[in-house]
Amino acid sequence: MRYSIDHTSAVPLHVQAENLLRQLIAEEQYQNGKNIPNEVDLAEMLGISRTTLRIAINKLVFEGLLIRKKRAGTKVAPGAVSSKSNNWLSFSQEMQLRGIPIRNFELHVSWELPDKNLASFFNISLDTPLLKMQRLRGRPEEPFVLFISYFHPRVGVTPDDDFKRPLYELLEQEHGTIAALSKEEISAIGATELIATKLSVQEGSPILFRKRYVYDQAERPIEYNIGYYKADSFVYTVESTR
Amino acid sequence: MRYSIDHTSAVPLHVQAENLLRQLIAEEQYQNGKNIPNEVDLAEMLGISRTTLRIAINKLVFEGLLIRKKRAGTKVAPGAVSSKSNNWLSFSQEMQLRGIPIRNFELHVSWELPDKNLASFFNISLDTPLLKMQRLRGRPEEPFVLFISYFHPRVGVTPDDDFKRPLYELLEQEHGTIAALSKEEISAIGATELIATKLSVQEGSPILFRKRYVYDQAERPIEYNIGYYKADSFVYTVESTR
DNA sequence: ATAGATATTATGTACAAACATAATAATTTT
DNA sequence: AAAATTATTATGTTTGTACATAATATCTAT
Repeated sequence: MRYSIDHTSAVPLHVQAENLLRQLIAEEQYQNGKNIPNEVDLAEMLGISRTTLRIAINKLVFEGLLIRKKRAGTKVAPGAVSSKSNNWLSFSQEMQLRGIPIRNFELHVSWELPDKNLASFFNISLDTPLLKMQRLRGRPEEPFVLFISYFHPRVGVTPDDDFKRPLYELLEQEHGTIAALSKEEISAIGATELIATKLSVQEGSPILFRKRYVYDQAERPIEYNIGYYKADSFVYTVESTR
Repeated sequence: MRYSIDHTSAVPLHVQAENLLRQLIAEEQYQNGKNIPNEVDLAEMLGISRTTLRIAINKLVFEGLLIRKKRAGTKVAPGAVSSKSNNWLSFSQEMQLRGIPIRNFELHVSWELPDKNLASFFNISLDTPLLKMQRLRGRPEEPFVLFISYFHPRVGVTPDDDFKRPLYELLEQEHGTIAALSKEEISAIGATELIATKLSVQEGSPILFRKRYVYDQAERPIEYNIGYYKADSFVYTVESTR
């Protein structure tokens, strides 16, 4: 067995088991509908009791990552993209494009003073400058999305950062800030003049509008991000289990 | 004790305990930060083992309704409005209205033959009639949403069902079908003529469009539901943790 | 009085052991 | 060959038991 449990560790056995199961879930063989080992065997393999193992499995079932069926066994839920590290973006329900090759262009980074809403969200004064990043995504002849991001000064991003890298990777690796919680609001609006120009559409035409509030593990605000998506170009997908 | 457990019932003890706890949670005294009885006492009061009780408590802790703290005891999470029937909807990220009183009107229920997409989703033949339910939500002078639902024949809903009841409660209590998984797609579109008429807006004006695919625990399709939301009336919120 | 030691309390972790039950597989009977 | 019966398998339920641990309360010695 590649996976094993450390009985001398301070980490509870059921937590260790949970982590191992998350690794299992990420394995290709189990993504394809194959049952994970049965409880009795797995408990024995890991050297823990079935009761303890079940605590771990229960949690993942609650999370919707595993599906149990009497006699049939336990398997990974279809669409459970687990993988603890990648979780965030797929879980954060990133917009999905219809197979069109996209890239970023027209990247603008600058310092800007917050308005009242921003200052309130970031809990800073109105004279504290924030880093603002604005970019268009799509193809130059056919832009799809306009993104605008603001970062809390605490994060420490500057115009010198390489914003061509995946954003949450940049925050994590260069600034040690881990995005742990996000709240999003999605609505439809008519394109304003500015947006119409940027996205090359008619004023008033339908736009999918998304706000995203991002927090770190301590629930401190780290980013405010808004996106304007050209209608019909993007679909937002959400999957939820009871 | 007002609450008690039926040891002869086919309903598992931990499920009964879970339900009792949900009632407890709804009680005013516990909404105000008072600890619920401790595990050992409560288990004895209910006549079940502490282990079994913990299965129930665990689930509610996972749902965020209860908060446990060593030595301090277990109390109801602030803002936990429990109520089992509401659970699913809040979990499924139902659209949120801006504090406007709404009701359903113009309810239409009929049998209809599926198109290719519907037949494929439900995995039925093109000549199997499906129950179609269509309704407007909002105020008669100001409709906000147009919903259209199709149900798999297996579910057993008929035009005689009381569609004024919460839908997932109806499915669960009257037809024993539990909605366990939903996939949603959200996009922005311009209002078609039909939608423009129904929602009293101009043709082409921005509409938030949502498709929802609902499955039972065995991942069998049970409902296909689409919604057209008038722009600016609705915001779709999503919260996700890493 | 106050710092420090000690007891208490309620949750946290973990095990072993049974029996129940649903879904399937294997076998027997018609 | 089809239908009915039986066995098997893996999860589902439940109990009893024991010790660990964190937070608080109580007592004790300075």
